[in-house]
Order: sequence, then structure tokens, then C-alpha cells
Amino acid sequence: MRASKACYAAPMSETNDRAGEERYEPAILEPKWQAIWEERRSFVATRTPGKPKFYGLDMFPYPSGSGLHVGHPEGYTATDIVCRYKRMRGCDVLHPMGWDAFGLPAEQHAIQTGTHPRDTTASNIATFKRQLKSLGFSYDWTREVDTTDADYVRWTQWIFLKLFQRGLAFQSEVPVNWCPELGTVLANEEVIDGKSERGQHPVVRLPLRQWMLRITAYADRLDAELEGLDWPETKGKQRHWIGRSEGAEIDFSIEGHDATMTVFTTRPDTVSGVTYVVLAPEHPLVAAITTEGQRDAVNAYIEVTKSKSDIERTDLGKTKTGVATGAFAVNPINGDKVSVWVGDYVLAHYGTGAVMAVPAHDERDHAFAKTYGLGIVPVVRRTDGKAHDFDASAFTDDGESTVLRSHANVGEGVASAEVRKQTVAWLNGAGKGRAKVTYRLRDWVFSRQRYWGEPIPIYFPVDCDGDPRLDGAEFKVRFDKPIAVPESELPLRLPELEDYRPGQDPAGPLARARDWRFFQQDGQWFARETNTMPQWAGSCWYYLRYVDPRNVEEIFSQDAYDAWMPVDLYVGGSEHAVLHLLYARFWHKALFDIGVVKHAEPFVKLVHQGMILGENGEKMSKSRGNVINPDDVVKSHGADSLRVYEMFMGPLEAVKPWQTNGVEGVRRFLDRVWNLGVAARKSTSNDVDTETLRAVHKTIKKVTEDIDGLRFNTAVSAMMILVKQLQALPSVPQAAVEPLVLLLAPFAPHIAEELWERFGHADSLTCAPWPTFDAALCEDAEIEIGVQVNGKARSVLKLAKDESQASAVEKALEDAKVKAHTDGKAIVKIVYVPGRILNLIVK
RNA sequence: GCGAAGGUGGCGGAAUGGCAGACGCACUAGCUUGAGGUGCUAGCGGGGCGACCCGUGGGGGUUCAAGUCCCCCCCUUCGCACCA
Repeated sequence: MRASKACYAAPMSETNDRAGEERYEPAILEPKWQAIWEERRSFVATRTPGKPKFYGLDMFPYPSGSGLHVGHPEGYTATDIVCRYKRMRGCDVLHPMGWDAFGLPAEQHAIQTGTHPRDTTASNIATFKRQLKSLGFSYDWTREVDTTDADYVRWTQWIFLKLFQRGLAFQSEVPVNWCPELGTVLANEEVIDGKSERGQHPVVRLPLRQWMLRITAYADRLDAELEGLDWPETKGKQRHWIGRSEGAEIDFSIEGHDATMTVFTTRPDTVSGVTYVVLAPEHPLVAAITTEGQRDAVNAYIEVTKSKSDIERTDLGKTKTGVATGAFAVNPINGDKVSVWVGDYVLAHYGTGAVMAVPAHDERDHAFAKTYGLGIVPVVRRTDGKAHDFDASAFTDDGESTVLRSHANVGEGVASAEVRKQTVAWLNGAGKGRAKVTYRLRDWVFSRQRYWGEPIPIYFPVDCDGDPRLDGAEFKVRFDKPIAVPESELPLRLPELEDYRPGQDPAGPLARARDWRFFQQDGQWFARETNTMPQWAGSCWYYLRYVDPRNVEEIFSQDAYDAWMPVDLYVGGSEHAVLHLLYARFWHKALFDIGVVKHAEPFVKLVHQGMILGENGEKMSKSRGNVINPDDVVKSHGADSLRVYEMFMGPLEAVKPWQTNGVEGVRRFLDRVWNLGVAARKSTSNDVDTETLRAVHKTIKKVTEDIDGLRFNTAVSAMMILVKQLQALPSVPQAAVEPLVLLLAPFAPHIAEELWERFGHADSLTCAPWPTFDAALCEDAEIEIGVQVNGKARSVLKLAKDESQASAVEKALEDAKVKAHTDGKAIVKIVYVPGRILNLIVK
């Protein structure tokens, strides 16, 4: 009878450990193998000359207080499978893990409880680590990094200094959402109707001194060098975010002023259709050119604008507002005088903060012109000769020129692209314009008024009489004279604080650590920067530190870099598609420019795992009460079941709901594998019949190809099919089960190791050679092919792979079901694709 | 509005242009079991007693043959949203 039956039913009286011997008990064997791997240092990454390398990277987690959720192991299992597979294929593998441990929650917890963020972080890390280890991931834990660790912070600060020295880190006054009540700067999303999302406290837009990183200097390369990366749709998102846009800057002189306003446009072909121009409310020219008569109206408008958040200002649904300055500008292409307006639909931070308005060919200008009764002058017509109703809407597509009043002397009927070229050439010659590429990407605000982050390694001279640390001392920090902390003094550590609250001062909590902040040198007082770095800083380069994490001399050795970089596979959530992945690429390129790294791009292949939803199809969250805790799954069914289930749920990239019954199904599958192993050891014969051998080879082929393509769901399915087939054998040969165990090993490493050991192998299978398949055995000599009559499936025939058409048709016509549809009719056409289909067309 | 990915049984999902629904879950029946929320066997898209007919969001088209390719439309999810 069934092997499974024997194993459950028949007690082996001579074993005193019957359960352990005969039953699949993940709770026993999973910890056993985890201990063995650790003891044998199975996953410590080392390089052997001549062997290929593989760097499989997970996005390291923020160790939150709530521990791991089932979303984490999804991506982690995927990379672990590939890494284990690569080891079996003879690669040296680097598969590290660490902690993105700076961040707000630990600081908030500190404010509420007084617990030092370091303590909170340490205990959260301990929990995460225990949970990750219980899942049997093949991480090289000797390379663990923690972004809050002083040895790590040292190099984060070191990179900052490199950026500072190259002018890529600088200070700037930028308007931010400052909430005095909360004592911090808020992100735009955190501000609703001018009040803080949490607590409803008033928020003001106020210019604050901030550290900025000049990511815009890399805009072109960040855009261009996406080409060639094996990344998903993320490339498009980054391109959009960078927002490269080709156009021209055009100068409009202001009548009666010795000033010009420069606009950026992508449509220089429409300059002759300009009927007014608009400045952003923040534009410096506004005050200078506004006429007396309009001054009050303009000032009032600017005041209203200031109180609006970015989100309100950019709400597309609202009608566009603006007010005339009373001034006039001269259109350089035809000398027309057009009115100058102020309108908040013009963004101060994009282009030049000023636009030329062509209502005939731009929807926004059209809407504005309709509101204020401004002119609409068409200068582009459709190429198909059809008329366009310019009163109703703008015509924004390219077309061909109408008769233009243009000094550039562009003719009629010229294609828009050509008009652009000629216009820019003329403007250029006249010194009134130039071709220009603009990017939407803005420089990166890099400072936070927080405690739990990397201190920025900069200090400033202080003007003061006496000791600035004393209560009530008067002093002035010379922010205009930033000085880099010497590399030899890194890491610059955080001071101990009793109170982590931000306080009223935009300088942040570190400003209260006066003994830390101020120091004296040669009689001169200095003050340290009291802003800290944002959480992104540590994650910008952690993948580099993994190659040489304990190096105290350098950020990493060149040998270590050469051994492992670049990252071959990077898996993580798509929520990091733009920010983290763009920031990291930026740092990498900056490091590339100073010769620290040798590749222009760090991550060769990128994959985003899809979110796992709760059983009700909603996002998992405590408030929805649909959270699945991986610890519970490990306890009830084991880590292997969890791993295999998460891979079996569907394509890695897909969003998919959790089904507890599904885990049970996978558990049954592993039970069957176990039973096969037990049956194989009892089997008297080790002969594998041809049919079984074919099945084994087909499965090897399928699983191998599916792992290479990251199609883990269908790989699991293939193994299930093989198990079913092996189960049906009267006697299960070990020679057929062993390849299955090897195929299963990357997915369910614990059960695989246990069976492997029981099969008598002394060495762990972590480096056992991956099974190979014989292509000839993967193809059946006889294949069932569908037989259609007039395109409708009527029957199935077993034919030789290369059966001749004549023979195939002859056999088909003998088939009763086919006959029923062909009798008495003439065959007018035969479509025969050997091994695939036979289609008889009859009349 | 723009961009991307999708729409296949009761559910998760499979299908180089070639028998739609692999594999798993749930469900049904039978066997096993002292019992079972176990194990095994069989069935399981819809309609029809049946031969058959209809079925991959909707509508057209290409083809001997379409879930798959082309055109139009609808819907869902996720990004981005006045970027001149």
C-alpha cells in the first residue's frame, strides 16, 4: 500500500524515538538544522578564486516594535531561494542582512517613556533577528550591519564629508512646514488645511536653514544611466521623478525697468502666441515691477498664497487665480506688449519660476485666460486640415505653423519641431533665449530637527562674549562658515540626553546638549551642527558596507569590493521605487566620481515583491485585525511551510491575499515529501523506471528554469506534481527522491537537510551540486495531441513526437469521436503541427 | 487628467498562437479510522438525461486555430498629479 500509510501506522518497536524517526516534526528539526548551519558557518561568505560570485540582497528592515510580519519573509524567501540555489550551482554567495535602525518610532517611544532609543532599537533588533533566524534564511550573520552603530555611523559621516568637500552638501534657506507646537518640520503630506495632521496644531511655512544634497547635479546621469538596468517599471517612475524636459529659456524685457524676466518653455514654437506672462508669487521680480495701483492687490494675493500648503496650491480642481502686476513685458519674437501677472499656478521652484502664457496651446493658460478675459492667439494648426475651436479648448499637440508674426521669419505650414528649432536659433542669435534642459528633480533636504539620527559632522565658529554654554549667554553661530569635522575624529557620536523632545527651537534637541554642542579651540568657541541626517542616509550605502563590514581602516577594501560588487539581485518593496533607490544611486555615483566604487550603478537586477494582504483582501493592519504573525505560522506548521506557501501563493511581484488554508495545503505537501523519504529508505529496490525517470528530469528542468526566472509558484507546483507521481509507485526508489530533495532544498531547507542526512549523506546539502537534467529525457516519445475538426476539439490521440501527417490523419479518422464529425464529409484542409495539434477542415 | 500593471471557476492562481482552468484551497461522494478538523480514492466552469452547446471584462478583427496578436470600449489596482 501507500508508503504514507506504513509510516503512520506501523510502529517500529525497536526504536525508542519512533516519533522523531517517522514523523515530520518541523518544531524539532528546524532548530536542529539552524544550529548546525550556525555551528558549521555554512553561510559565511568567502571567495574562492575562479568561482563565480553572486550577491543577493534584501532591503534591510527598520526594526519596528511590532516585529516581523508575513510581508517581510516574502521577499526574503525569494532571495534566499536564489542564494541557496546559486550555492548549489557552485557560486560564492554573499547574502547579508542588517538594520536600518535610525528612525522616528524609537525617538517617539523615548519621548513617551524616557527609554533611550538605543535600548529600544537593540531590543527590537533582537526580536527581528530571532524571528529571521527561525525562518532559516541563509544570511551571513557575521556581516550584520546596524546603521546606528558608531562604526557604521563613522562611514556614513565620512561619505557626507566627501559630499561636502565636493560641494554636493550645502546649506540653504528653504521654506519648510514648521510646526512650533510639535517642534519639528513636517512633510507636505502631514499638513492639512494649514494644520498638523496629528494634533491639529498650526503649521507655518517658514524659511529654515537646512542642509541640502545637490542631487540635481546628477539628474542627467541618474536619468540616462537607468538604461541597461534590469529593473521593472521602477525605471519609468524614476525617469518621471527626475523629469527631464527639453526646451528653451526666453527673456522678456520689462517695460520701464532695467529688468528681464526669463521664462522656461518646452514650446518655443508658440512664442508668437503669447498673450500674457505669469510670475510665481515668490518670484523676486514681483515686488520690483508691480505698479503703485496694483501693489495692494498683489500683496494681498501673495499673503493668501503663503498660507496655502503645497497640496492646496496644486489642487488641480480649483480655478486658477492670479492678479495683474500692472507691468508689461515685451515679447522678444515680435515686440508685442503683454501684461505681467502673478499667479500661484506657476511654481516658484520649477524652471525659472515664470512662464509665458499661450492660451491657444496650453490648457492651464487657456483656463486662466478664460477666467480673466485674456487674449487667445492661435499660432499652430492641425496637420489634418481640420479646424480647432480655440474658444472651447487649447490645441496642445504639435502641428504646423500658421502665419506667424515673428522676427524669426518662420514660414507657414512648418512642422512644430522645426519651428522650435528655428525660433531657438533666432533667439540665440539675438541674445534673447537659449536651448535649455530642465529637471523636475529638486535638491534633497538632508537635515532633520531630531535626536535619533546621524549627527552631521560639521561645526561653525561662534561669535560670543564668554561661554556660550551658560544660561542666557548671547552668541551668534556663524552658519556661513561651516567647517568639516576632521576624518580622524569620526564618528561624531550623539550626546546623551535626558529629554528627547524637539522643543521650540528649530535647531532641534541636540541644541540643548550644550556641552556637546559647544567647544573651545585656541580661545575660539565653536558650535556643532545640531541637525541630524534623515533616515535615508544609512540605507544609501549599506550594501557597500556588507562587502567588508568590520574594516576599521577604510569604508571597505578594494579587494572586498572587487570580490562582491555589484549587487546581482536586489529585492524589496516598490514603496522604495523612487526615494531610497534614487538616493542610493546618487550616493553611488558620487562615490564613483571620487574613485571609491568602480561601477556606475550598484544594483544590476531589481525586483519588487507584491504586498501580502489579509485574508479579507484588505491591507494587513492591527486596526483591521487581519495581521498574520509569522511566529504563529512557524509554530503550527514550521518555517518550511511558511516559506513554501509564500512562494506558492502566486507570482512574486503580485499583490495577493493570505489564506491560512493554503498554508495547510503546503504543509500536507511537505508531509508527503517526508513520507516519500521514509518510504524510500525502506524500499528494497532502488531501480527507477523510465517513466519515473522522465518525470524526475522534467521536474528538474522546470524547477531550474523557474528559479532562474523567479517563478517560484510554478516551481512549487512542479514539485507537487512529481510528489504525486512518486507517491503512486508501489515502491519508492531513493534515487528518485534524492533529486526531489535537492530541488526542494532552496525552498524548504530544513526538511531537505533532514532527509538528505537520513539518506546517508555526511555533508550538508547546502553545497551539494544542483541536479542536472537530460534534455532527451524531458521529451516524451509519444505525445497526446488534440484533434480538432473545423477548429473544435473533438478528441485526443497519442502520437509519436514526429508522427507523419499521413499517419496522424489516418489514426484520427479511425477515432470514433473524430469520425462522427467527418463521416460523409470531404476533408478540404489539414493543419498538422507534430506534437501539437491536428486540425481537420471538412465540408 | 497622465503613466504602469491587471481583469481566467466559489477562492489563490496555471497556460512557447495549438485539448482553457495545471497546482493548491474550498466543496461533494466513497473508502480508511475506536474517533477525527487524519490519510486515501474519485468528482468538481455553466447548461443539457444525452449526443452536444456555451464559456478567459464587453464589442469588432486577423488566423485552420485567440485567454494569448490587432482596433475600440468598460472596470480594478498601484504610482504621479498645474513641472510650462
